[in-house]
Amino acid sequence: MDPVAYDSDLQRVGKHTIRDVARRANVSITTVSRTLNTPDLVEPETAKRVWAAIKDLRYYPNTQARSLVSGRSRILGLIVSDITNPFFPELVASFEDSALNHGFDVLVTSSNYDPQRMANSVRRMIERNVEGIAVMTSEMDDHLTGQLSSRNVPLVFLDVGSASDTISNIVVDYAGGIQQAVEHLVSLGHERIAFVSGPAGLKSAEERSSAFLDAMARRDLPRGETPVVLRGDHKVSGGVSAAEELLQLTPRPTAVAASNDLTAIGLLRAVRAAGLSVPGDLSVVGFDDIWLAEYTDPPLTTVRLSRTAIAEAACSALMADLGARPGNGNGREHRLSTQLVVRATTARV
Amino acid sequence: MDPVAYDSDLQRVGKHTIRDVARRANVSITTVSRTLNTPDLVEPETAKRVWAAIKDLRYYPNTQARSLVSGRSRILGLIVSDITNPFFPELVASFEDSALNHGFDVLVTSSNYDPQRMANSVRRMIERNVEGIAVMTSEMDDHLTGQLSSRNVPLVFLDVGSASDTISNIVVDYAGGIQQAVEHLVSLGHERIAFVSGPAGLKSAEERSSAFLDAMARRDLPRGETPVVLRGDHKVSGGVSAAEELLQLTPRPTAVAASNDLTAIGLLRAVRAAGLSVPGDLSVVGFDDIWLAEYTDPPLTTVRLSRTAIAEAACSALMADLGARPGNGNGREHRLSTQLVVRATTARV
DNA sequence: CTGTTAGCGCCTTCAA
DNA sequence: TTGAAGGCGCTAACAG
Repeated sequence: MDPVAYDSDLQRVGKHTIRDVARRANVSITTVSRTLNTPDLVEPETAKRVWAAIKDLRYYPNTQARSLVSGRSRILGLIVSDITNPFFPELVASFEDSALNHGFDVLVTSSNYDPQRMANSVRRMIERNVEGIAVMTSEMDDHLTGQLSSRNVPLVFLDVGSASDTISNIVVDYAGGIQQAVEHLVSLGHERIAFVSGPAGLKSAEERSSAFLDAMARRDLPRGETPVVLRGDHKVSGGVSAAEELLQLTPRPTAVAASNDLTAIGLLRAVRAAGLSVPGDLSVVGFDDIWLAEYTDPPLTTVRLSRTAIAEAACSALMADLGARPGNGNGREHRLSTQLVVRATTARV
Repeated sequence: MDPVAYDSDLQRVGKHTIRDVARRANVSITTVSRTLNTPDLVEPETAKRVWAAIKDLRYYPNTQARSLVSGRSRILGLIVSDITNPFFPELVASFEDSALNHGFDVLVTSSNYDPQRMANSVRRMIERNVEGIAVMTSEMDDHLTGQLSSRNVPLVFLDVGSASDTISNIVVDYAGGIQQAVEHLVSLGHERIAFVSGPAGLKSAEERSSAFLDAMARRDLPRGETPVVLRGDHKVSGGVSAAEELLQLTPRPTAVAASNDLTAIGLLRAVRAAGLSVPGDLSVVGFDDIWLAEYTDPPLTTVRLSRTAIAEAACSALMADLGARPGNGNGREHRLSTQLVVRATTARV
């Protein structure tokens, strides 16, 4: 045993165990444990002595030991694609807040769009015995999902996957959001509306694309025209290239909706670079309402998808599925709607 | 013992222990442990059997138990002010990468500029037995620091604190960075240069402020003039208000340096709102080079402070101080320099 | 109300 | 090269 641990100079002393506290308070370790976990079961006077010892020794319970015996790690996993993507920091922050409120710590990892890295994250989370994982990215493959659910680790996905026993799913109403955007433009008199999509293969992006086509189909288009959809990549650069294509079109669209805000920002930039003005020559609508949208020039009209709401929904889904046994019909879908935020990149034709 | 754990349908089976593996491979648990930790000490043939069992059972070692016995959690703590502040996500990502390379997981928390919350973070980290903490915020008070270092938890700070046994410090050369900014402006012919500072009490911000005054003092100012310093808050809004003040000044400065990029962005916005142009009427330099700087309009000239470098320095400092015992003269200062990044918000007078 | 005892899953002497 | 046994710090029966 490390002699330092029993140094009499308490200021300098490092880690103490429940046993040290017990000794100092003249009680058994059980009593110490109980004053910590089930205070009602212990005589107030005794408890007081215990607390004094705890304070004197600067005792902190060892979570590892606690977890080992209780089988509960009180850790939640959170996997995002890339934390430097402005969509995620707020999500991470809110998720941590929610988890904290439930007494959980959070292990955050970025998949960086790399399945290998993703698998590695999952392995580490299993080894750490996380009690649930929020998968806010689409790199998750079925193999991993199966692995996790066979271990009864509750999972919650964003947009992908389908709810089952211990798998919940957060379903964003992209169709509704895109429709809000399109209707807003239509209400301003726009008819030739283009769309800049996200990367191919990203389910949520493809949903937005087809939602756009649907929304447009419900409008009376100018005779013989079909709506233009350009491919973006959900990054600024994709918006820039899309704008360059867009401005070549004749007749040129009078408005464009983007699959996310970064794309819209690229659009703004390229349009201005071409010597045109937003919304004078072209109206632009984004999607997500990232923090930055408020500070573009002009401030971006967009469709808000609340990261706070996503995070909270994810956390409660996990909490709900926590003690779930297979077959109990846990796992649920949580639907999230969007709100149009009108700022200054849209105007009458 | 949970019967499910011994279900013969391995696909559905959840958690297994080292004991299950041992049984299945017909060896003792010691041998299993050894094939995992010290493979050289085990007969290749035996090891093969063990690995097969591990795979069959989808066995994952339990980190809690491992930590408990080894006394090493393989977790690093990272405390940032506010992860939604664009300065931090990159830092977090890089820190996680570095930690991962050293076999550590990371517990990230945001202090949200709240000392109470900070203390709570620290407590959780102690309870989880983190092996080191990177404190990338200034909410840390001496009491917490003392607590941690008396437990021999290596600490690394950004800008604050002074190196000691198990405390390292990352020292950014703000003076050099600000000087780069000022010299750049001077080289473009600017003489009336203003500065928008950060929040009062933030050491790194105050350093930048005084560095600005120093740099200006070294220049020949127009007769009888002293450089203007306005107070900002390191947020966009602070830049906006500062710009409003700034534009009232007579004679009006021809250039302004900001204490960080968000401030500069606020400046850009307000100047444009006032009908003036950047850099035509006013040159602007930022500080940090956040991701966004490249996408402002016009793209922001700024001083780059690499978050990757900070994160890597922080992680290696922690690694270096890991096994440190008091008095061994560990803990070091790591100096970081900055680079001027010239974009389009600065021009000749 | 309090204490004794038996593990949680794993690593690590010590023996064989 | 392998195994048996003890213990990491803590909680949870079970007795008193």
